[in-house]
Formats: sequence, C-alpha cells, structure tokens
Amino acid sequence: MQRVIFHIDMNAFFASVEQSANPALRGKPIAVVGSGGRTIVTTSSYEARAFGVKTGMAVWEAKRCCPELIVVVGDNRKYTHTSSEIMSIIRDYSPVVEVFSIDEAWVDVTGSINLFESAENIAYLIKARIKHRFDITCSIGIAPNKLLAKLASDLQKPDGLTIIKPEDVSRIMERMPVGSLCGIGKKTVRELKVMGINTCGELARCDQGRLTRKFGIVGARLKQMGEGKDDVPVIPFGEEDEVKSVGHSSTLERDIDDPQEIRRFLLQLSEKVGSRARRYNVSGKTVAVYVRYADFFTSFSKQTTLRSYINLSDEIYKAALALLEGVELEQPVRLLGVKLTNLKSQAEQLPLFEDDRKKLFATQAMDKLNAKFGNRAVTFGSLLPGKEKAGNHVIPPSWRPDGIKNVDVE
DNA sequence: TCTGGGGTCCTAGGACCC
DNA sequence: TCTGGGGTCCTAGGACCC
Repeated sequence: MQRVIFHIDMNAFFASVEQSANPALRGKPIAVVGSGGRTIVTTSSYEARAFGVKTGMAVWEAKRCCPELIVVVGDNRKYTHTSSEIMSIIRDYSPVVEVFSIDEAWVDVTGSINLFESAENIAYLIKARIKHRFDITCSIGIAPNKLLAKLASDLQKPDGLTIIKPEDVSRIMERMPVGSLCGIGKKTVRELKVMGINTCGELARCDQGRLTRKFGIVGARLKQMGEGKDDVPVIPFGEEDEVKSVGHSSTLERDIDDPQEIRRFLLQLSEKVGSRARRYNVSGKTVAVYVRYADFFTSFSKQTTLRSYINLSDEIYKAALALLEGVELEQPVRLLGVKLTNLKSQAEQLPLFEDDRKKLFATQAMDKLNAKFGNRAVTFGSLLPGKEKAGNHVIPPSWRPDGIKNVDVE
C-alpha cells in the first residue's frame, strides 16, 4: 500500500510567533535568543537571514552581520502554546500525527485523502488555517515516506508546498546532495566525499559491502536512504517509545572553579532533573555528569549505575556529586550537566519505610507548590543564595507541546 | 566574555557469567 | 592444563536531530 506522508515545518517558528504577537517586529530583522549572557540565536526572521544571521550564532556575531537586528528573548510558554494549537489543527486532517519537535510534524494522511479530495487539498487547508489563526507560514512536503517528506519540506521555504511522487523519486535523488537527507550530518558527508560519493544517486549505486565496512550497521541504511527508501511508520501521539533519559545542563554565566559554587550548581541541576523525572513518573538507575571546561573544546562525562532506581533530587545530587568529586578538574568549568538514564516507569507504590514515605510526601508537596507558583518557589535551602548565578535558559527547539513528552515550560 | 540545551542511537572495550 | 565463544551489563565518547 502506497503511503502518503506529510512533513510540516513551521517557517522561522519562534521569530514568526514574536512577529505575529508584536506588529512592531513585522518586516524587521529579528533574532530570538536565550536569556543568559552567553546565549545564541535560536531562530531568526527571514529579514535577518537575508543579512546572514544564522541559528547558532553568538549574539554579538549576529549583530555584526546585521547592526539593526532586533534581539528578542524567547518566551517558551508562548511557543509551546502556539505549537500545541497548531498540532491540534493538523489532527483535524488525520489522527496519525507525529510531533517531531516544537515546530515540525509528520502526518500520515493515507487514510484521510478521500475525505478531503486530495493530499494537496489537505495541505492547502492546513496552511490556510495556520496562516489565518497565527499569521505563520509553513512549508509542507508530501511524499511516499518520512525521509522524502522531510526532504521535500526543505526544498521550498518559506511557505512552500513540494510534492515528491513515487515515480519521480529516482530522478530527484540522482543529483540531490547526500547532506540534504535527515540523518546524514557533516561528518558523514565528509566521509562519503572521501569515498567519492556526493549525491544520493551515487550513494544508491554504491556497493553495499563497501558502505557496511565503513559505517557498520548504519551503512546498510545509507544505501536505502540514497535510494529514497524508508519504511519507518509515523508514530502518533501516545504510541511513542518511553522516554529514555532526563537531563539538564547549563552554561554558567561565567566560568567557575570554586567547589562550593560548583556543588550549588550541581544541586540546582539535580533538582531540575529530579522534578522532571517525577513529573514523567520515571526513576532511573544511572546518573551521569557532564563537564565542559572554560576552553570550550575540552569536556568529559562520568556516569555510575546504582543498585536501585531513584528520582529524588537529593539522591540524584548525591550520586552526581560523588562522580564529580572523583575527578580532579583541570580547568574552570563552563558548562555542567546532570542526566538520569536507565529509566523505568514507576509503579504507583509507596515506599516500605516510614522515613522514605515522609520524604516522598514532602517532595510531592514541593513539586505541587512549584507547579502552582513557578519553579523554585519552594526549593532546597542551599539553592537560595546565589541562585541568580543559574545558567541561561535558552529555549531548546526540542521542547514539545502540551501532552507530549519532554514538555518543560518554565 | 565567542560558540545553547533537549534528546536518541551507535561503538568499542572491559568485566563477568555460562 | 588448554582454548573458546556467546550474552549481558557497564562506561566513555561521538554523530546526529531539533
């Protein structure tokens, strides 16, 4: 059965939301950034892109490209809210919607084409409703699978609609650069180039054994990608895999080497990780810490697997601290991260011992108050002094809309 | 004061068990 | 009194996506 898959990509999403909310920003070069001093451009408007402003640039760098750039500190709540409304518009046309990130989704419309005349018609309806409701444009790719739909949505921006028909796949892939495919990054492009492979057509014709020897099991997949083949289904909401890790990391406002400050920061991160893990109702057996040094390029991670599953902030902190105290830091610290992995979803059961039960209840009460009055309204005493030293709160585009995993609106 | 933060998946090597 | 292989779990690092 031939599938019909959409990939829908909001154009310059964060910037578009800001421009739509504030008429003074419309038609102007703007960049949405995080809140700290050491932040980067997360999204820029098309007006700014015309000056060479790109995602990932430091703010000073972006301003050098475009002196009249308007810098807007991002507002997660606004984006998450808009995103979930957009996703619900999309769900009016098919229940099989996979939210890939805050501004992207795949939709399998195979079963609903007949209700709306044609796939193209569905695409126009979706685009029109999003434009009308939010004044945001999107690019839609229509293809027989997710890989090609994603590729197609990238071909025309902004406000594009690109259809890749099954009979056109090999012609389109023939000259397509391998790096255009989702899953082939810079490193792989370089390695393929060394092998004399630059286009998807060349990749498709490459000997399977040669690819497998070079790339291992990824190699088998690469050839198929070159051919434009992909049979991965669109996974609708509620049928995704369980979340596999919960982490929080943050670049500090300035490099620190004072052990006291490092410990305080580690506790803050552990509390973030713990509260998210509890919200997802998972606990984990492995705790990892990640350190990036002042020179930016040097970093390391350490992890330890415990005997039992945990998700209380102070237990995470204890494990993270033990890991960090086991190493001699070579430089001041630029970034610190804490991650809980090896997760299992938590059975709804009370701890056996009275003390553990009390701790659980206290934690739940604290989580509830924080949910109501804002994060860190209630917190561990040692977090209070110096909490302004918390790192940046950049908006990761991986944030998902309400009701989807990995939601973290703060 | 140049360069964020949320994830997933894969690999290689070592420990340990049967 | 020598050689083995499979499986699982663990740690550290890296590629890739948004």
